Amino acid sequence: MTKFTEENIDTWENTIRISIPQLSINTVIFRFHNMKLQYVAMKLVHGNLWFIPGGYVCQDECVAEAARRNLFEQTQIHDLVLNEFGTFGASDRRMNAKSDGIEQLEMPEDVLEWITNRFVSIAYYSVITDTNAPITASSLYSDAKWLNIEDNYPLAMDHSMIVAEARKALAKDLLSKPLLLSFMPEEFTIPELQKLYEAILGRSIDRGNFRKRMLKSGFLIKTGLVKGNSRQRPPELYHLHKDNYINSLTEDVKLGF
Amino acid sequence: MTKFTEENIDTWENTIRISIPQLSINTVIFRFHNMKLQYVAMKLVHGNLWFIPGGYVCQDECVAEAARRNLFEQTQIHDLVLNEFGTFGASDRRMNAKSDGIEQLEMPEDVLEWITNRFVSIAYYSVITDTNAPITASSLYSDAKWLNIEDNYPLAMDHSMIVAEARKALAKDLLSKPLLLSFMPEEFTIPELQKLYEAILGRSIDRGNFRKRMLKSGFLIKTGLVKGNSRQRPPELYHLHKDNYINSLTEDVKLGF
DNA sequence: ACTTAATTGAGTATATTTTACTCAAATGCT
DNA sequence: AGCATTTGAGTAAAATATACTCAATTAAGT
Repeated sequence: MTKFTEENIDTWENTIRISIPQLSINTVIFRFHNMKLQYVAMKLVHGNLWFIPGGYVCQDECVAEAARRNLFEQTQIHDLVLNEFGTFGASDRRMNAKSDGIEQLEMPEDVLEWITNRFVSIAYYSVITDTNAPITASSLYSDAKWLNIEDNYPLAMDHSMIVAEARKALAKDLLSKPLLLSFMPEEFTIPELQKLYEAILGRSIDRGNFRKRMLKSGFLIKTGLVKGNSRQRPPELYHLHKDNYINSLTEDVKLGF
Repeated sequence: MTKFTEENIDTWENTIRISIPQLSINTVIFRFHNMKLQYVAMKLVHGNLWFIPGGYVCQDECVAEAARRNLFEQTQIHDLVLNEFGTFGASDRRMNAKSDGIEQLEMPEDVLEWITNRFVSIAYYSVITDTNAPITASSLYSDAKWLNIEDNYPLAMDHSMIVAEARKALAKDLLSKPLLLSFMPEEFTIPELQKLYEAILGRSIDRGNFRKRMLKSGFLIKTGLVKGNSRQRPPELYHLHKDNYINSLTEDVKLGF
């Protein structure tokens, strides 16, 4: 959506009427693609900075619902992992009408004032399986893109911090939340799985020990097939045993006694 | 503060003028007292339910600052651990004028309407050392009390859930945040320390292994004194070696490879 | 058909940590 | 002095983590 039609204006007038003011949602949408951890970002039509998806909370809607609705609008997917990981509430946390390129959208004064106010944002992360399914940009924005998390794109506002915190939350949740169900495709290899862990943790892992640990945990089932793609020994394909995987997750941190 | 004087009204009129609407802070204030984990709660003058401390965020104030200000008003202590652990945003999350006993406070209509609106609350927990320092109740409320977390007091709104989540957050943060600096007095014994861990984790710990682990971590320094209070072998007193303790904390979760 | 480069699958040996115990030491009370 | 109770110290076995080695498998090159 790049131009403000009358319909858009009506939609926005309606949004600011039914939403809680000064409170927003932001969601870091992750996927694992080509051995890289990626997240969704988009640009304002006239802007240079990247924004992660966001939205507002309706008066009659709980915050988690709002996050889910927002996520559905962008992915068309219903059943997604959605985890809250923090609040971003700096006193000067607002969109900049000039530098962010909002001014040039020529929106009505009341809408402009509403959306450029100071906002406290509740941050979620979400994980989707690597597919070709298109990601829809939020209104205001041009097309959404997948950015590699290791590349440092210029993000707007505090969105760099939000993405960094989301990655930390991913790492913390790796043993307690069923992230693999969303991250991995139906069939995958252990080396691919290791690359995901390494991308999330930001460090390398011993190959043999990783394999041993994963196989011992009991949620990897051999398909009997191999992934023949290169001139090396082809890795074996596995799929997740969902129940065993869920059961292997643990709420409590290891304390050592 | 139990009656609405003119000064109170002015204060409240001012609060709703300068604060972000529909956004609140709640803080679970913990201490370890008589071998029990306790938290601060207070009652409305005409109410039967307990409330944990809360407050609002000024327009020109970041959320963390607001939590800190709010906490200072109640404890008169500046340098406190303050950790955000979640957002509570149910769509029907509001004070009930009748059952919570707000109506009987006879506050101005606009103030009543403001504070009984739907609020999204950002939750923090905080830890203070066990002392005799008085806790001041927020305005609206009568005196603040320390409640044992294991006793199930009737809490207002979703405050039971907030307290439960705070305790989970405590457990998660036990190895990564310097909670002992706030929880423990200058001198303490290892059995006392174990009781704190058990209260936070909600399970018992093997005595010998706990002692071994704590001593090996290197942040417990013998004072040479013992705590002679009963007809058993008196436990030795220790104090925290702050640097060693801070260094022993770790950001990353144990993954096993 | 054999060699080579690259990577996977499997395994081993050692060090470290966790877990489940035992037992002597210290205290106040009888 | 004997008793009940809890602390301090330690040990042995089990489980886990860490650092490796080496054969197996594939496609490309010769």
